[in-house]
Amino acid sequence: MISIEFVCPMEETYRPDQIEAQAQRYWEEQGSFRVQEDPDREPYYCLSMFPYPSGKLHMGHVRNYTIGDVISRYQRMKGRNVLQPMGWDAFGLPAENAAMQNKVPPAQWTRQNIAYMRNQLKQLGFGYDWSRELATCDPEYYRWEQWFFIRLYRKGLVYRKTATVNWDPVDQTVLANEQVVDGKGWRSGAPVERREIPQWFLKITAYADELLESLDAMDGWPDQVRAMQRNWIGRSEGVELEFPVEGRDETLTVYTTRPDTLFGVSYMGLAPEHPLTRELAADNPELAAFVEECSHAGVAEAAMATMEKKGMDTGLRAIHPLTGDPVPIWVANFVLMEYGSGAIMAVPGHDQRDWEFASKYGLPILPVIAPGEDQEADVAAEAYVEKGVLINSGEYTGMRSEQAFNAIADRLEQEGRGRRQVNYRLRDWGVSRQRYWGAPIPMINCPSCGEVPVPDEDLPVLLPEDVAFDGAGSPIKKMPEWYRTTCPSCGGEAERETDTFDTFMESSWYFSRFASAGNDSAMVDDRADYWLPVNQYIGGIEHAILHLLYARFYHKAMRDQGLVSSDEPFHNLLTQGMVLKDGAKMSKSKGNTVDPQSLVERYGADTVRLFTMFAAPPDQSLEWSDSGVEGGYRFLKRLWHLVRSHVDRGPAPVLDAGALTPVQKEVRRKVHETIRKASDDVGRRYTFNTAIAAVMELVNALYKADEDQSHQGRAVMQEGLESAVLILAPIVPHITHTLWHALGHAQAVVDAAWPEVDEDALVQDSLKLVVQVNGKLRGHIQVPADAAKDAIESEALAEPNVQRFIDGKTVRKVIVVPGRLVNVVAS
RNA sequence: GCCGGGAUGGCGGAACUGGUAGACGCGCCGGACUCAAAAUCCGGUUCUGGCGACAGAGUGUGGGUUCGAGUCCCACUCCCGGCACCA
Repeated sequence: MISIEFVCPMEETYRPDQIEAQAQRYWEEQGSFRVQEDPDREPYYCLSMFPYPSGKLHMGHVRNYTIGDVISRYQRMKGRNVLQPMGWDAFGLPAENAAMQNKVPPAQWTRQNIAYMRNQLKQLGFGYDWSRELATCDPEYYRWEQWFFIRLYRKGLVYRKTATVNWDPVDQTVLANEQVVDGKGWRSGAPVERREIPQWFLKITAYADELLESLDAMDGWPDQVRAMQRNWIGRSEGVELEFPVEGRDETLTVYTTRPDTLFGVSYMGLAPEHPLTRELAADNPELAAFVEECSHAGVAEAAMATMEKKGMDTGLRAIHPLTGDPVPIWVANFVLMEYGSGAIMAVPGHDQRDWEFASKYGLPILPVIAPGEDQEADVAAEAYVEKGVLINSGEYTGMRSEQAFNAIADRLEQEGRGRRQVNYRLRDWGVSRQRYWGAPIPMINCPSCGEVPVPDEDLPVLLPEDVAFDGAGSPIKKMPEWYRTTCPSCGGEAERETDTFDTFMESSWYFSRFASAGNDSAMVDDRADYWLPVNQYIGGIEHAILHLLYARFYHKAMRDQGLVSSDEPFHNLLTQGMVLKDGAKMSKSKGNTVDPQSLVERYGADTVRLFTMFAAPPDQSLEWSDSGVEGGYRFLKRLWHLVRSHVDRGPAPVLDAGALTPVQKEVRRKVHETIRKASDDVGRRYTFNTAIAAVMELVNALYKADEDQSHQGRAVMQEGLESAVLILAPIVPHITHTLWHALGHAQAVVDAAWPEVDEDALVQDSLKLVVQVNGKLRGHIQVPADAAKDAIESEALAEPNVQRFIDGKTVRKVIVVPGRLVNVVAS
């Protein structure tokens, strides 16, 4: 039923600048997006990954936030109490770089950027609850992070150990991996060195099992992301065993997932930083030189994995735990000190990396696994890495790998020389950064008491913001007035930790803080449990592992502290693809960026939103196209003119579905087909591009129906236009705000309900079926919707073109797929 | 190197559960309107052959399963994301 409440005159031309300002003013004045916890309403928490305030929005942001806004506005139309917050991931390296370049303190630069970008977000019409806005560089935010770190410390989930960093010997500073270019410091150009320094770690590995197991039930996440996280955690079952070192009172502990290949060990590998390596290098200049050479490699895993494998024989030998044979001990540059024990047993016959190393240095390659019984093991060209049947393995020869795994593990355990062990590839989370622009780590180093947490009443440990920044090290490391303090425990002289937190710390819990906005006496409160877990989280695929894994861990740690009650923070995850221009990721260095600001000024926010939603489904990469934007603008103008020509003729009559002509019925069927498709595309599939395409088809059909000025023709038009406007409302909220009023509604479209499908409008009396002969399309037939299979078959066989192709052949089979096609198999 | 993903007309993409390949948009071609142009509207547009009805080929490459494969399986090529201090 259509009821006309009032008629709102429309401008002749579509003027986005005017109507967008109007709609935004309306939302602001009405407080449309300010939400409150209401136990009687179903909450929906829609969250887009908050941005780093780099200066101005880029297209990746626009895409991300449009997706989030479309989902939020759709859920609101479906009656949910929607929270969509926004804030700023405000600490990080770029502010320090900008500070050096422009001589502006990082805090000032960051806050200017936030002000500018907030305004841009408002111009794009995103429906955020700005009353919950936060910036992670605000002490009111990071004080709770410091507070929580101390809780974790007291629980034994924080510890200190040395870890490797990139050291720039000229700038005398630690470099991020990003700042190492071809093994050299980006500013100084000096070859980077590996250096070991003490750092703080969070014991994420204590949650490894839970982080892994929960993934199975997280069906709101893409399989792709879950697979990446599973591999990252890398649970493996293996054996830890000891190799005594010949002539020394010490053993090398190694971990292997393949104890069945133990008889194939032909050498041992030691990390260059291994204590035994260091000891030997002390009086072996050649080895010392090799270790020194290794210290110039980067610390990134990719660099480690692609570098040339090199090694050096130490001259020492280990004793094989089963055969008693001596095995040479080598130092190898690809053995990582930070992973496992820093030593490996090498089985070149059955591990490709060991094989390459052995081939290079002429070490024996012993086959000990054959693919099957009575089969040869060929390890001449490459390692055989599959499981199989043991050969050349003493009493274990002839066993299957699985059987041998257990037999050998049992024996090592009985003899006390090894034990079964579950291992993880996941390493503990190093949270120390030797940088200025981050949250200070709230610890104090006392010469007599050691490490002492800052007492709660002294939080936050404030980061001084008025600093001169020259890039050669963090300013707070040179401010004794800041780091000199007294020990909370003994009252003696002590020093503050001058390292700051990894910025992943801030982004690991901001979503909980949005739900408890403004609380100055607690990190989070009851409101968090009303909103959490986040119903829909949206962000770039590049965050698939680190950010999302850290946030999951942090959330579980907060749960165990009694702060939240959910096990996982993000129920559904949408990972959006990149925005490309000319096939490459947009970047300043490539000079292929598109500035959203100038596009908004030229076409309006709706056009920019429409194009980014139309050009590709959210999880695929999006190729930018200026003429595609133009096309989006053209469509909005087309919609505007159709609505205008309709409303100019006055209010539409009431629809009487029983009184329609066949043509009107067909138009109305299109209207409800569109509602059905768009509801599925927007509500379930998140393929906004196909929903928009469906509305474009509808608008094209309505243009053709515009000649029909009969009463029922106009009533169908009214229904069609209202449906198009409602479906588009989440995507282009400004133009639909105006059009909805123009179509006679007093209520704003932002508060309207999503349209419903009228099933009766979808009914068809006859269907068009495809007819194939041997799988090739040969014709079409029109059959009654309730036609029997036999009738369809004979109709299909009678089709003239089908006759041509089965002439002289025998029909072997006729396959009828109801409602779709008929395939005649003839030969 | 390891892990994950992708490849469809001139371009972005559609085809959701194995059932009409190319929806929708861009671009291009033609027409209408106009003194003219822009804007707008209407029509055409995978390639090859044919006036046409139609026919043949066709979804990165090579094989396979099936009545039927863009979709499933095997092997490969190229491109993209992540690899723990970019965020």
